[in-house]
Amino acid sequence: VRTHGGKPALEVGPPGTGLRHERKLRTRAALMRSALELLADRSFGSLSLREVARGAGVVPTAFYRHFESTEELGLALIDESFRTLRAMLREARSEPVPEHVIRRSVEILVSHVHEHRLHFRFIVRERHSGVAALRQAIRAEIRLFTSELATDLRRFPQLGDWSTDDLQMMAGLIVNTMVSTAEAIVDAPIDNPEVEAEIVGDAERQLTLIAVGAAGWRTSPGPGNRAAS
Amino acid sequence: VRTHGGKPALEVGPPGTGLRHERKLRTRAALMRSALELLADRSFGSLSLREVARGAGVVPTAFYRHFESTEELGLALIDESFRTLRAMLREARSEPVPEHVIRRSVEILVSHVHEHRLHFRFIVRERHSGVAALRQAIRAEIRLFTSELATDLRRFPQLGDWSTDDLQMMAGLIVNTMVSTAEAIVDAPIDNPEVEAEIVGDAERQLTLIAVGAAGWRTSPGPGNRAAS
DNA sequence: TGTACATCAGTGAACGCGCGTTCACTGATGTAC
DNA sequence: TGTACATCAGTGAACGCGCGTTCACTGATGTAC
Repeated sequence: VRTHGGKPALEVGPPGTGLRHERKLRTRAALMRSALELLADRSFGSLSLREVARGAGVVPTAFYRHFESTEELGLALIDESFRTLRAMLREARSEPVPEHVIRRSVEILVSHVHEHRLHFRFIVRERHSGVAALRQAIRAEIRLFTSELATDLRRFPQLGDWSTDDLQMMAGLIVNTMVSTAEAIVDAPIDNPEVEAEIVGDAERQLTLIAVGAAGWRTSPGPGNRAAS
Repeated sequence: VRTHGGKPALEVGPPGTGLRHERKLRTRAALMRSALELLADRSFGSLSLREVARGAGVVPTAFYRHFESTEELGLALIDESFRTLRAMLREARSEPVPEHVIRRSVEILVSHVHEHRLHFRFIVRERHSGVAALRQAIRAEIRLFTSELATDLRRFPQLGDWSTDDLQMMAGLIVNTMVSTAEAIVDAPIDNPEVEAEIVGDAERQLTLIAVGAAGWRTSPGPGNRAAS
């Protein structure tokens, strides 16, 4: 390599521009899309590199230009999926009318599941299944959501004086309910408004039941036995 | 075949006895055990017939003497697992002291998860993952549990006048919470009493919160808006 | 701007391997008499 | 009880196939001057 004195030799275009790089990104996206579509009715552990490449219209060895292994692709899919989920939560959080918070939250969940069905299906599938690295990544993200929700809950006047522990417990219950709802919608037959309306109705009433429980917490179950009757 | 007049020709031992049949059952059990152990850290979709046979100490072709396919073995595993679960529920139901019903139910769940960890892991893994036939079989069983729980709930004096719909909704919330608890225990590191105590404590408090909500249902949230505030 | 060289995304042949499934078989167990 | 035959759980060889991974390559794009 010849260097020319102090010349910084930085005529180089910033990485991330240029025709070649742009095409590479497009192929990478095609690989991820291909995997996501194959995962619609299979688990990640049964996915093969060759299938994914085939689905992306690329030769198997080209896969290695983008990912070191299928596991790395799986982690990239988790990142992508949770970017979607975080956008969803931001939207849910911006809703300022407390009386509608339950109805609105479920509505937002449902519309996001519809818009990103493959992402949700992937997450739901891999949450307990197969590859340990994916499972742990997903669990960490969901735990993060739960903590954020606990923080949000504290802003409700009724819950202002709750212990952090109790808020985490309640947030866990809400997240479980939301996750189960998402699972139900993802597993439900596509475009069946009746089944879906029932799922949505159940979710809303379950969350309402939880809210009612929260209102009565510490006072209703009687003194001294608020942790497990 | 020579038949001898009206002679019933039934010196045949009843099927299910005899040395040969008994050995066959033992091999079948070994195949199921082998599969269950392999599934401890993998999903069913990635299981191979040859692995299962190897684990059972038998040649691959012997597999076909017992199951037509790995899917059939999967369904047999689901049957076996839910036989365990039903025994658990029967035990939980026989507990006659209503004040302890939550603590006792969680205790029973935890001890059964410990005793049948592989069964629970298998069910949790396959509930959303991979093979459609297994997924549907598991979903049907869980739906059955929910309905049975709804029936049981009606016996509580406070819930006697609830609509079937509301009881189903509440049962769904309880089952979700129990399933999430089982998932958490199955995923938790083995023999870590602190982590487990936290999971158990959360579950008990979540169920208590639900019970408190049920006590305030219809009355607490105010007239006319009990379905989703 | 034009030329010579470097980079690198995608190619295609080749490999050894474990897979599911078929088939004819073996020999212990079961049954008929 | 003893003998001859039937059953059938488990065997072992063989097949064609898709897999992950290696390697040397090609040719369009990018860079230096």
